[in-house]
Amino acid sequence: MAPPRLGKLELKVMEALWAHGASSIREIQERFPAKGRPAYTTVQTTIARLEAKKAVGRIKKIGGAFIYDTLVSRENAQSRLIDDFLALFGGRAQPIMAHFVEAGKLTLDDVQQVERHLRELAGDKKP
Amino acid sequence: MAPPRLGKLELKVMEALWAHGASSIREIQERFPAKGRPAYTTVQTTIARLEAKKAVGRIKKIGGAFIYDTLVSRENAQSRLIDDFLALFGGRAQPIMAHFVEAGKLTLDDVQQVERHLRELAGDKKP
DNA sequence: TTCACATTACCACAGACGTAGTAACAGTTA
DNA sequence: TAACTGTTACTACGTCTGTGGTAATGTGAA
Repeated sequence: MAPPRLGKLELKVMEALWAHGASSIREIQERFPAKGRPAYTTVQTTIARLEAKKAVGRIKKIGGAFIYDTLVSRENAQSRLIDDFLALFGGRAQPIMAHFVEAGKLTLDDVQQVERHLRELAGDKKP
Repeated sequence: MAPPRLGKLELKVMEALWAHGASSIREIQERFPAKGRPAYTTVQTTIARLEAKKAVGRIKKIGGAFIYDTLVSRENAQSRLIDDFLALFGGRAQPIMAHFVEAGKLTLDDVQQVERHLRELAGDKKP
């Protein structure tokens, strides 16, 4: 099953769960930086939507509160995000890389690391 | 002025203009692959919204029809797109690169090209 | 000049998301 | 047990975007 598409806030909520593990809504909400923190009920609604998308699930109940955890891995969720994005560029990653360089988002180190990564994968065929 | 945020269809319309130059709505519409081609009025609405965003403008009128052209460059529009996207990853490009490699979207050539690009930029300081 | 047709102008609607309020309910405590 | 507090459940609303219909209008042809 393809990982669901996630909105910006939805992603932040997922991030909170990936980073800290199963949590209650209150815990998730309080993890947002005080400035600009969404209302409790906003997080609640977001969780409900993530539930509908099978992105999170209720793990257990503590006191009156449900504890939620992610049902999709960060990797899978990000894949979906990246693939959707890539599609906007006709599936070509090169121009995106170029932009990153231009914008100073990639260092030479970063690129060399990617290159090593690439050689490893290629090398897997005949080691 | 920051380039406007563009939706998927909006981007495709822009693409049609970047690729073929100033065009009428009819021309833009007919450039979509027959299969899945949006209705004429859909393109019309999209153009109207792009106009509101100052992404395109009316260049002239031929017969009864307006001719539109882009007001932002492909580079600028794509920058906006990429920056927004990057923000979802906390501004770090490296994990995105890694995904591209993993998904086979980047060849060794691509990466080496980027690396050259990067060296050029760095070299500009003391050639 | 008149009429048909393309084009514009305007409107409507649905789905996704961010945002949040209110009501109902359950758990703890005095 | 009765009140208080936190949590859930439900509802609402605005914006953005994709989608397309209908009415009005302007242009060129007959």
